[in-house]
Amino acid sequence: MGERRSYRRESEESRREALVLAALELLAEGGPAAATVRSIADRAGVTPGLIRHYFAGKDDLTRAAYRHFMDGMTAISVAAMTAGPDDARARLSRFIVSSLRPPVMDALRLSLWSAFLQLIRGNPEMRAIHRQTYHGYRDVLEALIAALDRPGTDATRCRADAIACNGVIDGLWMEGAALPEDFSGDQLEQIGLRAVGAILGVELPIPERNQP
Amino acid sequence: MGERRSYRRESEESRREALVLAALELLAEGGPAAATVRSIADRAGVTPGLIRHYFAGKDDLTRAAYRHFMDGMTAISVAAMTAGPDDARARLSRFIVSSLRPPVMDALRLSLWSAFLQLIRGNPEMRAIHRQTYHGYRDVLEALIAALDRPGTDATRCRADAIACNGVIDGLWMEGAALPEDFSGDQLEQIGLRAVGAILGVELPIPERNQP
DNA sequence: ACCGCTATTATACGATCGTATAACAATGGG
DNA sequence: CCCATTGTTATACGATCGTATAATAGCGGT
Repeated sequence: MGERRSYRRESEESRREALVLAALELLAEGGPAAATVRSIADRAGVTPGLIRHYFAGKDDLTRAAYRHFMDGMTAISVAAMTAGPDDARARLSRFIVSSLRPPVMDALRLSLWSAFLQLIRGNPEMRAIHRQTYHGYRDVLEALIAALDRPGTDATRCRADAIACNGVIDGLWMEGAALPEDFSGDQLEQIGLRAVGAILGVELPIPERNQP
Repeated sequence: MGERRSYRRESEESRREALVLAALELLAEGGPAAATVRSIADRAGVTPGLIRHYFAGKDDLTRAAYRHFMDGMTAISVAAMTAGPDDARARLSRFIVSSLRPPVMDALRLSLWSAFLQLIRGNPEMRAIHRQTYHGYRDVLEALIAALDRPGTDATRCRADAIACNGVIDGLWMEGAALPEDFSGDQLEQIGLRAVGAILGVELPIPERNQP
């Protein structure tokens, strides 16, 4: 009696992306409790069964969503670093600043990030993804630091400096995203630039805003 | 046929505390998914029905648990700063280092903290508590920085430095808690001390370990 | 134009969730 | 010593979760 709903066949790629994006939206909005297979499928415009056609299970979809999210974060900063004059200090400045302003420094992103953070405990695969993306981001930072060509600094020192600078950026990102109204305009960007500059012993230029 | 299990009547206070502690443990260990009414009651040594005898519902218990957790965190920070010789740099060092080693830098704590962080979205009361505790922590740090008596630094500069140092500490704490096996021994402590020292332009002494 | 393939839907199943309610028993007062 | 109180257990209920399986329909090949 009930009419079977019509549908269009689509590529595996687009379906997987739609499901991943739906999962990310729901996770950000309402946390893990809101991201059920039914709600995810509903938002993606499909029925729940399709999830298991493209993913081994809900955990598999969650992992894919986490990887997509983290890769997107670093991709934004890498893109910001790449676009612009090829000066070592300027590139580092752009990389830092892009992490301390929207769309990276965003309340929804923080909520999403914290939701995933809870999943890495006791889940070795999620933990591996976290480690990969963390090291990926830090390696970019370390390469930028090494490119500064500071006298008397070896590889070990560069690694330690990258860890410290990564800490500053992460911490400021977290605080700015959690309490946006507590910091004015580009305050956190400036603080971040000066802090990283102090740690590295260099003067970091303030990048021009390409989106005023 | 089934024997009814024996029990002892206990005070409301001890029961509530036992339930709150059980909820915190499970929440930290396995996230919200693991903190079910049944598992909480089981760990607290009671049966699930008793939860609704002392709390209006699971949400009520969860709120009580978070409140307890935040109170404990601030208590640890205050204690860590107070104990020790009354030297400005030494006090700052102890404050930093205590945040970058167990029991503060701990995977369970990070998991709990991220779970809490997620609740501040769209919840003004939780948001207010978060702001309160964040500013409380930062104000302590700012006071320690101001006590350094650095030449040529005004209040505005101290505020900015406190924000930056808070960022370093938070970021390193987060990374060390999330990936404990990626950092050896006191590596993060040393990095944290040098980073904060560089930002503030002072040399920070390495505190003696009181628990070898 | 038809047919096979499979993407997609529909339905069902067992587990577990939070909650409600009734039965029981430990404890203190008389 | 017994009774009333109520802390505590036991059981049940409806909802919803993730998953499994069968039925259907869109689409490309011929």
